[in-house]
Amino acid sequence: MPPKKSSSPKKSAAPAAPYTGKWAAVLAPRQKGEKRHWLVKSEPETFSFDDLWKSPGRTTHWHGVRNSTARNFMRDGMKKGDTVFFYHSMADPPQIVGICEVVREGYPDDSAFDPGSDYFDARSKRDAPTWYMVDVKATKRLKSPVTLHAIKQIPALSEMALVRLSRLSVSPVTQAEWDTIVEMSE
DNA sequence: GCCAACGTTGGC
DNA sequence: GCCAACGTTGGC
Repeated sequence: MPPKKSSSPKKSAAPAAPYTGKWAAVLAPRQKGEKRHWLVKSEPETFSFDDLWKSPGRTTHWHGVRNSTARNFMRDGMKKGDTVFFYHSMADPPQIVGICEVVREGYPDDSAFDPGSDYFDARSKRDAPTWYMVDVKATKRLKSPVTLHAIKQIPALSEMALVRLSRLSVSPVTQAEWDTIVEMSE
């Protein structure tokens, strides 16, 4: 359903400034059929790749992200069919353990509307959601997980968002980075 | 609009 | 447990 017409200018939940700088390209319009790549982090004690693998349809809602840059990647960047590395943070060792696919594009994170949820955020309204999520489906467990340590050894991966924006729970991965890491995992 | 204080992430 | 790197908040 298209948004209701309003007499007042539409107030967007997005930050006023468009996301600029190095990562703006990953939110830019795409060529038809272009696929992009991402990385999501999860603490295995909270939700591991195995947990996802055992979930119905090997699929989950990537809810609870409360950082606006990560939100923008989910709301505006991630498209159906994009591939996603699943990274274990706060793990020993921290590493990429699996591959997922985006199966549903950005939609409002309803955990923000639930006062009973750990992720409740009173500022997020149903008619103007602050927070978004995507659905991802696990497609492959890496034969050999790729550790953060190993990634840091590779000059070609030194500009990875995972390394540069180290606290972001959702980040873009370039085609070259994707290929390099997939190769390392085989 | 500045910036100090505070909170969170996450590697080590 | 420590602390660096940031994002957010709020006083002014």
